[in-house]
This record gives sequence, structure tokens and C-alpha cells, in this order.
Amino acid sequence: MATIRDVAKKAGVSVTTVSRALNGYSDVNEKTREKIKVIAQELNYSPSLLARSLVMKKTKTIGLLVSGLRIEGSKDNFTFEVLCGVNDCAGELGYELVLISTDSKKQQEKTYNQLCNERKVEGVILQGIKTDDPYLDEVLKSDIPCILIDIPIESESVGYVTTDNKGGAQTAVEHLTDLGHKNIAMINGHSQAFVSRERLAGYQEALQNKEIPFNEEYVVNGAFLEESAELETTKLLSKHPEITALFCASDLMAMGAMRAAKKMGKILPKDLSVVGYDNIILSAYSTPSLSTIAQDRYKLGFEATTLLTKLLEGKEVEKNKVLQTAFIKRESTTENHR
Amino acid sequence: MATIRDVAKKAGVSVTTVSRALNGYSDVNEKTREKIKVIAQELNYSPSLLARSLVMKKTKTIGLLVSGLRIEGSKDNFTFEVLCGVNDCAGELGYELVLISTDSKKQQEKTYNQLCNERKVEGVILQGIKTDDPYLDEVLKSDIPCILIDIPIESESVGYVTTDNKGGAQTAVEHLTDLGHKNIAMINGHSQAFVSRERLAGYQEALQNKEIPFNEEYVVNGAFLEESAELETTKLLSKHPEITALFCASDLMAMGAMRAAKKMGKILPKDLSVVGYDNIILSAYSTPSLSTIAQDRYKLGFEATTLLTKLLEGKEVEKNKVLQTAFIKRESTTENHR
DNA sequence: CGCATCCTCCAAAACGTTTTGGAATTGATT
DNA sequence: AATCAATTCCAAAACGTTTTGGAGGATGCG
Repeated sequence: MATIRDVAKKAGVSVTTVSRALNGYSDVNEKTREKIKVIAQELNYSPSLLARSLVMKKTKTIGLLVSGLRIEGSKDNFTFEVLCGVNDCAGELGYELVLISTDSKKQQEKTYNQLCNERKVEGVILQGIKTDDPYLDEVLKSDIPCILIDIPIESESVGYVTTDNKGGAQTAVEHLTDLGHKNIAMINGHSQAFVSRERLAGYQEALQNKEIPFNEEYVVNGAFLEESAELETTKLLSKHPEITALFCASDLMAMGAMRAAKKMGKILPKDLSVVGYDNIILSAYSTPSLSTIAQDRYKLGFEATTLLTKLLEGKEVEKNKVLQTAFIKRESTTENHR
Repeated sequence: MATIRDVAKKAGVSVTTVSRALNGYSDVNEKTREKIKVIAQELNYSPSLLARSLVMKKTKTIGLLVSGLRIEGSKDNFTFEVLCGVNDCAGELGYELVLISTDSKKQQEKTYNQLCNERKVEGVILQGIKTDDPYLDEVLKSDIPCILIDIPIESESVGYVTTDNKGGAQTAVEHLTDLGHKNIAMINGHSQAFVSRERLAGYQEALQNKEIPFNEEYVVNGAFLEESAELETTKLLSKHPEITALFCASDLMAMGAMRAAKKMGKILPKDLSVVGYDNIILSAYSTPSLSTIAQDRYKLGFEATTLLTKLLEGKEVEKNKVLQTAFIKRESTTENHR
């Protein structure tokens, strides 16, 4: 409510002096500085970031643009944990965070550039965007610094962070082959995700290393959805009863797959070993608990922010970062008995 | 990048005209308006919300102030789902949303008023704050409109939304008494939460209705934490083996309680019926799945935003809203066999 | 023709800051 | 006494918008 002018008037000095006093400049007498500080406190004055940003042409604000901020995200907490990481890092570095959420409807109203320019965000972190999203082109053309999460594309102003999806998938499948499984199917996500392609590549490589031939029919698409995965698994296991192990590209799909198997009368993990991907909370609580590949979503957000701020501050940096994954053994995988 | 001045220059009109043309005023010729629109598009112009807010003294921005935005929140998703609700409602009504997160460290640097005044938020939604938090006093003294989530306090500028905690708890416990249970214990949250007091009251009332005497030793404090609840349950059941049913003030604590019981060799739900509170995702996936009281966290956020915006727009409204809960029967409760 | 009315447009002020380029005072040095 | 340097302060411009109050021209009416 109180402006710098009010402080200046009450202190009997100019606004310039108030500004310089409060911002720690040296050309103001310590005595007047103290006086000004006291008065500012009395008046409950806090400088308007709006006005400051306007004149300084700097907002110290980054945007977290999430495509599809929906309550369904509760199941894997991807968005939430990334948000926590971004928020913590931004807080540490003194950046404000604005949350920008879009969906296909909103995208028709405002372009990516409009969204960012309006709010004068200095940089953006993009989460949840698909590879065929029209925004992605805009992002690459735009010169607003941006870090993509889980989309490995680089340009002058764009970098990315992701995890070692191929390596993670390979580890998962090798765990299954190590247990003696030969007929290993994969429930993959949708093809508009880079991570799906990478995880498929890891699956294939793991098989190849053990000289197990790749069977196209063993890979089905579960769209990262629990229900789709359940449906696809039912079809898959009916058609191919010889399958003894399943690698799912997400834990959520693994949940659906396990339910499908149970409904078909299979005993887990004896009749079917399942390994997931993500290490979501649920995976520790399901019966059987799920062996999975853990990826650190919090760190994904944190590192994205670190990278972005370095970009903003003009530091020369690698514009990408690939985080490692970790395999977590739980109850859903066991030796092949057939 | 392009400013209104650039558009004006290129269109050969004044900035006034550009402003009025773009904002749909009537005193501009349709032909010039079209021309201006085209040029604005060409230049990729979007008005600076900063400048606009400054001059209009209106930001159309609300703040979601969450105390303790931490990754641990993944387990119950309270914050996330509230956020989704707030975000959706704010989006619909044309409000910007800024996420403000605090913790005890940050609170020492900046007061509540500073936090809000700096960013010129018009109103605030407060989530995750405890009843003994120093911010709460500030909130009540401040004249920034504010909606509290799950803290039933009202003042001139402050309202709240919450759920019917007492009724919910009562329903939960009545479910247990209906199943023939007499020795029903309660694992409550910490006492700095209004919801804990309310749920305790509901527990007591349900017992009283069935003329079951209240036993102080049957109520223990699990601090809303899974581990604490596990520990307390172990102690409780050891000391009072006659207990056949448990009402937990949160699903997460119910998870801990069930684990404790299992570790003691009890078969669930035969030896112990458990009902939780919240209906978090986990509760549907645990073994046994958890009977619980569902509260709609998304709606909590959505209604909070509705209320806040009405307050901001000066509409005369009830400054509070109490949402109903719903009982969900799952596997963790069964008839008393003793 | 004279006047009122409508339609288009615009110059300038305002919002609350920071920064620039000095000005005034004081103290020290020649 | 004159000069110089250091210290402390300030007026004014700038940032990018919206709004106010009115100007100028065209049109309609008596």
C-alpha cells in the first residue's frame, strides 16, 4: 500500500535516496539509511515488483509450463514432484515461479510466445508436452530460454533434462533375463513420447545381448494408462500364453497389467514376473510390490531449474543433463519356472 | 518484445488508439481496428501485464500460499489436488495464479504482507498452515482477502473452506459400531490441526450414540505420519489386545497402522478392522484395500477459489463453505468376531 | 447556413520503481 | 585562498501500459 514516495516524504528525502538506501548503495549516509529503514518498516513498505520489473526490464521469474495439469497426475505424481524440485531450486536462487498450465483449448487462444511475453518470464521449463504438440515448434523457434523435460532437443536457447531411459529399460529387462525368462513382452507407452522410443530401444538391446529374438507381437501400446494396459495385457496373454515376464514402460501400466494377470487366474509372481518403470509410491504398496526402475522426478525439476538459470545468466554450459536411474527389486519378479 | 508504441508507429496511429482498438472500445473505426490487429499480430505483440497492472492497479492475480511444499506430499497428494482445483477455477475466471511457498526459514525473511504486497496478489488461498503458525495472526490482521483451507476462522477479509470432518469421522466410527465393534481406538493427527479436533469429536459422538464409554487410552497421536502411526499402533495393540477396530485420522496413518498389525501377526481384517480418512490413491491399492472417508481435495481448491474471487469482486457471500464427505467401503473392515 | 451531434482520433498524465548525471557540501591538499 | 576529491543527496527520465478530456471533421437538422 505504501509507496516509495510515502517513505521519501516521511523521511524528508528524495525517492532516489530511499531507493538507494534500501538497495544497499554506498552513496547514502549510514544515519539516513537507518532512518529510512525504520520508516519503511513503520509504513509496512515493500517495493512493488511490478514497477521494479518494468523499469529494470528484468523479472527474475521463471515459468513452469505444464501441459495437462490434471488430477489424474496424482497417480504418478510426476508433475507434482517436478514442481517441488523446480520450486526449491528457484527459491534458493532467488527466482520467482509462475505456474502456467495449458491444454489444447487454451493453446488455441494464446500462443506460447504470448503466454511467456505477457508475464515476462525470463525462461521456461516445459513439462508434459508431447512430441507432436504444436507448441514444441514454437518453443524451438522462440528465443526465450527453455528447458524441456524428457524431450531431448537442443537449440541455441533450448536445452533439456531427462533420465537414461534406454539404460533403465535395459537394466529392467536384463533383470528378467537373468531370472531365466525368455518370453518377455513389453507394454509400452504412446509413441508421441521420446521416453517410449528409448525404453523400447533398451528392451531390444537387452534381448539382443542375450540372443533372444525380438518378436514384434510381444510389444503392445498401453498409452501410459492403467486401464489400457490392463486391456492390452489381457489380449496379449490370451494370445501368447507362453509369456512369462512383462516389462512395463510405467508403473501405472504395470498395475493394470498385474490386475489383468490376476483376473486371468495367474499367481504373481510365480506365473508372471512384472517389472515397471518410474518407482511411483503405489509400486511399494501393491501386492505383490513392484520391481521397478526408479527415476528421480524431484531431481529432474531441480536440475532443469539449475540449467535454466545458468542459461539465463549467460554461463557457458552443457545445455542438457541426463540423470541416472536405479533398479529396485521388490516382489513382482522371480525366477522362470517353466 | 514489440511494444504498443511499435504497433502504433507502424500503423500510423497513436498508442491510445492501439490500446483502445485492441481492448475492444467502440470509439475506433472498424477499418483501423482491423489494420491494428493485423499489425499487432505481425509484430507478435502482446501487452505487458506488468505495465498494465501497474497503471490499472489491478493484477487479476491470486496467490496460492502453501506452507511446506515438499515431496513428502506425494503420498497423500493433498497439495497437488488442491492446486489442480485452484488452477482450474482461476483459469476459468481469468485469474493468474502464482505459487508462493514458505517454510519456517523463509518466514523469517519476509512477512506475509510483504510476500503478498510485493507481488500485488489481490487475494490469497492458504494451504497447509498449522493453527500455531505465526503467519496465521498476520493473515487475520492483514486486509488482503484470504481463504483458508481447513482452518475455520472468519473475519472481515478472511473466509475458509473445509469438509465436514466431524460428520465424516462419525460416519467412519458408526460403520465400525454397526459391524459390532465395541473396542474402537483412534489414531489421531497432531493437535495443531483443526481437523484433528473435529475428527476426534466425531469419534466421540459416534461412541456416545451407541453408549460405548470413551476411553482416553484408546486415542493416540500419530502426527499424520505413517511411521509414527505404525509405532503408536504397535504400542497401543500391545497394551490393549482387546481392541478390534481402529479409526485413523488419515489414510496414510492407516497404512502404518495396518503394517503394524500385520507385523504383530494379525490377519486383516479378521483380527482388526481399520478405517481411514482421505481416500488417497494408495487406499485403493493396499492389501487389504482400505475403507475410508473420501474428501474431495480438488473441490476444496476449486471452491476456495470461487469463494475468493467472489470476495474480490465485492459480492455479498457466505465467507465459508463446508463440503460433504463420502464413506467408501473396501476390504479393511469386517464384522467383529470376538 | 448555423448549430448540434456523432464518429475518430490523440496528447498527456498516471502507475511505482531504478538509474543517470549532476549539484551541493565538506574536508583535505596545495 | 584556491583547487580537488569525496561524500551525500536529488531532479528527471525511463519502463509500457490505460485513461482522461478534448479536438477535428463529417453528418443531420431546422
